[in-house]
Amino acid sequence: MVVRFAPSPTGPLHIGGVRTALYNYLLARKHKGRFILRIEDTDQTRYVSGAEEYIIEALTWCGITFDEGPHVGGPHAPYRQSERKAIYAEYAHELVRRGWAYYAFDTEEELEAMRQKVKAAGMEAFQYDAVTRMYMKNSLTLPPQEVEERLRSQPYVIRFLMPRGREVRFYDEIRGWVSFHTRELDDKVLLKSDGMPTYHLANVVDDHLMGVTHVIRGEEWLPSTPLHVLLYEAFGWEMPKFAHLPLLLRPDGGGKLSKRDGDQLGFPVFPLRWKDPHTGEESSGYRERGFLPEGVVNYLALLGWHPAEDRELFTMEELIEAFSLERVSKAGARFDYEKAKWINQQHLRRAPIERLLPRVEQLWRERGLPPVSQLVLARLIELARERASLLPELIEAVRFFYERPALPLKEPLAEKLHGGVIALLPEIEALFQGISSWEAPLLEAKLKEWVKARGLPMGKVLLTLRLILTGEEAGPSLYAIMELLGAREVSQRIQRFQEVYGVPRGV
RNA sequence: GCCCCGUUCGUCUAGCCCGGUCUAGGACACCUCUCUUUCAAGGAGGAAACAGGGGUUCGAAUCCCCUACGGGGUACCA
Repeated sequence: MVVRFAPSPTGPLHIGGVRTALYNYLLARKHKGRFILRIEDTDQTRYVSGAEEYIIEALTWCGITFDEGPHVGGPHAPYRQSERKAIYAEYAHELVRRGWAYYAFDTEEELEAMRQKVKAAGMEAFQYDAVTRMYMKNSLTLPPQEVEERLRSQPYVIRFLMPRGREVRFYDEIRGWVSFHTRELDDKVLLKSDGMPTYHLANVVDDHLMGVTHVIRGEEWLPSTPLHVLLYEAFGWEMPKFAHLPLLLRPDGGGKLSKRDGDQLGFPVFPLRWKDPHTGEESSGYRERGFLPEGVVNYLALLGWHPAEDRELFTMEELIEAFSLERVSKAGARFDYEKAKWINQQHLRRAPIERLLPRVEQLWRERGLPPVSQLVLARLIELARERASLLPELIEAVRFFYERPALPLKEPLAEKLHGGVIALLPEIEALFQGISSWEAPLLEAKLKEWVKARGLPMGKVLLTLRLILTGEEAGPSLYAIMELLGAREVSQRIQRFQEVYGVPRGV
């Protein structure tokens, strides 16, 4: 099995593209096949610098790797279509020789004028097809000498000669048999006047030359598949299998997810942050939001595919094992950011600390927080991961560690302080000072014993202490917090509180 | 407009190919309870769907047709 992912470098890859790449990758790995990256940069007007690098970086981050591609080389190089220009021109001319294509000389303006004319006449949209081509300027209508003359002196395109009266049927691995009548199809341009091929030609030629056996792409290509089928026939090449993936839809149901949606939807549509080189506009990415690549991959896999068993949590290895085209659904899937976060949370809780450490360390540095040892950071992560879905939440959850409470406490919080506990603060301090070792279980035992002896309400005591030590009313276990803070810091925070609240020191 | 694809809880989906086992299963989100010093997490439970209409059949979410709705395509863009 040979599959390929063939993005166009017109900007950052969006999340739907990542899913298409993922499905191709999973299949290639499952069947021990080859996976090719091909850059379809045939539209020079839409080329965006940095896009190719972005695509590779994004997929690498996701753990999607290629066997062949512009970045790794391979037996079918080059892998950028702009560098294969001559190949396509040759095949296009061959099609003309074999009677499957023809030269057309109509200018942009002439075509536009024709469209207007047809529209004005109240007819349906103009199509360059079996009937209209006879009224246009092309090698079918012009005398041979004039064609020769024009070929030498002016720009031209090569158009596919769509056969008349044929039903084109093909089997889609996801949808079953699909058929189109050639009557509905037009004479698509195969080779543009700048000598570059259009998608249709380049795609078919390259898939053939690169030995691609399965074309797995988005559903937006379904309507042009009959043209591709006919191209394989015209060249006399064996056809690959086709599978058209359901589209990723916007959560509000307003069409397919597109690059232009940027952050408008309230969540990123790109895997990595992207800064547009022309407009300077920035779009956020899943990586920067604090997603784990395994979380993104896992969620994306589930959008349009369902395993045989009712399971939702997968590693890449498990996806490779479980994935199959037969279980890909036909209908478009709406993107659900909440669920994406939940999946990420599950991976966050399962990830080995060593995987989390570097990224949390980086965030820690970026925020300019005081340096901590890896050991301490690991413990903080352990404490925080139970209540976080995204990486930055890990740091929010241990704010107590790097930030002393703002005193005096703000009103809704201050009300929750228990006067009785405050009065006894010196006793609590003394209790902690006499402790043999500063560890959570011992702290817990000591405090509980004291609270019991004093006959105080446990909940009130702990909440008050939590407010004094962290300035927050919710968070990780208070004993763990105290242990991490250390005896000195705990004592200092208690004393500072007493100073601010005017409680006399000493008993 | 025309062509193509699709349509099960709010969302992702199982079931559909090979009709009865479906009083339609799971998950996210939501609600209740529980655990707990708190927030989470966990546990238990709840509410929530076969787009509509015709067929076929003893029997249809499952097969056929129509309609509606959604999506895609209709470029010298991919």
